[in-house]
Amino acid sequence: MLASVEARPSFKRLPRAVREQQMLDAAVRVFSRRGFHEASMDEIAVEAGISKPMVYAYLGSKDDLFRACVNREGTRLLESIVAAVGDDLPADEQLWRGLRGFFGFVGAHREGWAVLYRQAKSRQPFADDLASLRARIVEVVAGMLRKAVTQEGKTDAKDQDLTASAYALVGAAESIADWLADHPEADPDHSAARLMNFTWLGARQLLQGELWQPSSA
Amino acid sequence: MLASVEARPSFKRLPRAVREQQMLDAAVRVFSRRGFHEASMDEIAVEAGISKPMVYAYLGSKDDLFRACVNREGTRLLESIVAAVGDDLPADEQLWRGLRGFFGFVGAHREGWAVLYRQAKSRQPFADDLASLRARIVEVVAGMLRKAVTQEGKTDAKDQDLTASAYALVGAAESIADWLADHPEADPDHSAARLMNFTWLGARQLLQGELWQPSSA
Amino acid sequence: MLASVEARPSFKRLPRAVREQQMLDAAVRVFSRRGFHEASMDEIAVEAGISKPMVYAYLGSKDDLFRACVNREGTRLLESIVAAVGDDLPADEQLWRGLRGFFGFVGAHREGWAVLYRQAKSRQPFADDLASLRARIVEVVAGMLRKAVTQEGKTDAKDQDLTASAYALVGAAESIADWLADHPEADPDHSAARLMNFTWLGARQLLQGELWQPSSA
Amino acid sequence: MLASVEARPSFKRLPRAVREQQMLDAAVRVFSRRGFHEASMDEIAVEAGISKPMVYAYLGSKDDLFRACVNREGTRLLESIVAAVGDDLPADEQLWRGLRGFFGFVGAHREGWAVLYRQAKSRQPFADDLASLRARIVEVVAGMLRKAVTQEGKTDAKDQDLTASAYALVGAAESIADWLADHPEADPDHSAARLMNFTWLGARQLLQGELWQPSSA
DNA sequence: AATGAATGAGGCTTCATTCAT
DNA sequence: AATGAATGAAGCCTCATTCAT
Repeated sequence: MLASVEARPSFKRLPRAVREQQMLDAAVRVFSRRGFHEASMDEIAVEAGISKPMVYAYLGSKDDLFRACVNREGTRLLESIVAAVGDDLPADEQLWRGLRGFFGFVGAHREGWAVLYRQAKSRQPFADDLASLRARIVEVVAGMLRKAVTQEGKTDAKDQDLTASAYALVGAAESIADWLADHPEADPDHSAARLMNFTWLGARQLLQGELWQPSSA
Repeated sequence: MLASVEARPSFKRLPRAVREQQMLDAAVRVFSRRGFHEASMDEIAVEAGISKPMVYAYLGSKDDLFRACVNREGTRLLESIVAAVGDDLPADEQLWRGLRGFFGFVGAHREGWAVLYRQAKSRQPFADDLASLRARIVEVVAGMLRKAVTQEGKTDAKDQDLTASAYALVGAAESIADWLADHPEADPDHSAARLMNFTWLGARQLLQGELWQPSSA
Repeated sequence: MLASVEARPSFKRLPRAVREQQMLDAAVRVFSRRGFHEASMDEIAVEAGISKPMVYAYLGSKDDLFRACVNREGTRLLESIVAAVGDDLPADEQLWRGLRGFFGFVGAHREGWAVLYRQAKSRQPFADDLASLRARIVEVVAGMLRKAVTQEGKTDAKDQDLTASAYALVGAAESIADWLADHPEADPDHSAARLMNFTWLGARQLLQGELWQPSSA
Repeated sequence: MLASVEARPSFKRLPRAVREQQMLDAAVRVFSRRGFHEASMDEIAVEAGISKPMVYAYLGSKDDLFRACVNREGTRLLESIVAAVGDDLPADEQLWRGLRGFFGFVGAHREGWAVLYRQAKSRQPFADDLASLRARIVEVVAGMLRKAVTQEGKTDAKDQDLTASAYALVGAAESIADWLADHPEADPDHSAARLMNFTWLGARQLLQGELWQPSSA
């Protein structure tokens, strides 16, 4: 039966789509393990159980391949978050679920995502792909914050402030995710809870108009 | 007079100490511009206006050179923060000054520090140097938080919680610094103020025992 | 026919085994001509009519390559001697044939072996390979001497003396081979005869118990 | 007193002749330790306790320096042998003393000579210096053999045979010296005695017209 | 007399990428 | 559809040698 054929790691004559996924799986592993530059096309081909020319035939150059990895993983992450957030829940609940979704995904793809993410940030051609992913996530978060503000009755919050807050939150989350990726024993939910607390309370105060003021200059 | 001879921008036969700084300056620029692996020793030598063998003679291998960059910049950053914090001020004032010092430094060394920092995080041999720098910063921050707690009259805050909070704060700051390094038009002080607000209020609530609780499992 | 296509000296897309031998041939020539350190991988690649990366792909580093040369030539030499010696002949006849085999081989591979041999002696990692080859040759020679002693009726020759004599003989042969390799006009058989005479008579006397004694301290 | 000044390792303002000897001492050590190519002028300068430009000023290029080493050591060796041989002694006694002189010198300069000798043999420009040294030694040995023949009453020995025998003897001696240089625990006199026995008896037979003849073609 | 500063040249090695089968 | 064979280009590093003081 086909099912069993797909289940065992058959390396011959697979349809293109399947082969491509195998290659991407292998590429993600190798890029994560070594970093972009240290990863060699040779190693990726071996890891995929396929010859190098096939990799070039299917996925193109090393840059193309890496971008494909970033995009596939990025899409999965975004979907993971969106699915977790849900539609009709209170803002804090949504934020909480979103954070859990995010950290859960990173926790489950430690070796995959976080390292891959780190790579992409520093290499120019990929930074753009990443930036657009990030922008979409920020948008989602900003939406939640706007909803929260509305719930609290505040209506004059400036959009720019909301976006800035969302940006800070996402940045903090990424920073913690980075750390999470390096600490296999850490619990993603715990990270989510900590950030939730740390952020939510602060954000609420902030959105309620309370501000810390420097006493000097 | 000799003085004038020394004064004109002579590029030949400089004493070792001077050349080393020139090289480090050049290396920081190139590493920032290209990233560790994409940076070539050739380009660094050209940027420093000197031949490659001199770089090897004075600073050693590419790894050695990079580590020297990380250490020099890291030391400067730390000193920058410590100097800003001051000794006998209220905790919030100290935190505020520390953040301003931090973001001010990053803002002034945009191309230098943040990118260099990004590089070091991912390359194993340097990650250690970076981790120790970070640990020292976290310690400074935790000290401020402890002081804050004492001022607020709370005495039962667990040290572990303080460290965790400090860690999160530093992570958030780094994340924002990353963003700052990529946005030349952004104002460091503004970043400092935002994080100060965002964090201080939240931290205060947190330290006062208030916790956000998920309404569902 | 395909056969004719394969027969013409095509220099492209040869199977690995063939290319490896071509490379080894070239490497032996270049190492012989220049010595280990003065030989460049570039020159070897050119001599082999192939690009450098292929050399690395098939034979590894310069050290690996050199060791492969030493081993291939060493094996050939040993086989050459063993084949010449034969099994059931009087000891002197065997020694004679062995020497002819040895010098014949060296004479036929002048540029190859002897210089290569000189190189290997001085470079640490290869000296071991060489020492083991030499040990096997010494063993063969010692076996012949033992047989000779038995034929002469002497039964009390100490094994250690036999080995020492074999060592000296091999050393002398190597020394003459060295000279032979530098003198293209010299006749290998003549060298064999000279050493045979020089040694055999001396060895016989020695093994019969006759000793030269210094008349003074 | 000058004596004491010269005795302690003073590194300043020494007369040129002394400096040159210091440099040669250092160079011999380093060349022996590393081999010609692996020896760096830097290491030699450091070993000599002097700056590199001084080495170039006094002894010229690396090749010049190496040749100076070979010549100094070669001259010393030759003088050592000639002095040992003496003038009016029986031929066998002279040979014995010559061998003792040779192996004694090598034994006392293990690290110096033998390795240096090995180096010189393989590097073209120096091989000539070495060949001329060798020719002089061979001549000395041939002289002894001629004397021996005369003493034995044989007058028809061909000069070419004498030279050939002398060559073989010298070659064997060098071979053993090589081995000696690598075995610090070996006794030079023992080597001399072994070669003396092995050779003298054989040579005597040979010179008396006795020849080993192959029984087959 | 002596040296710290400086460099041109060259060697080993690796890799992304393509060709011919 | 698939791959073994092949290479141009580039990078790190070292060293003999010289210059300017």
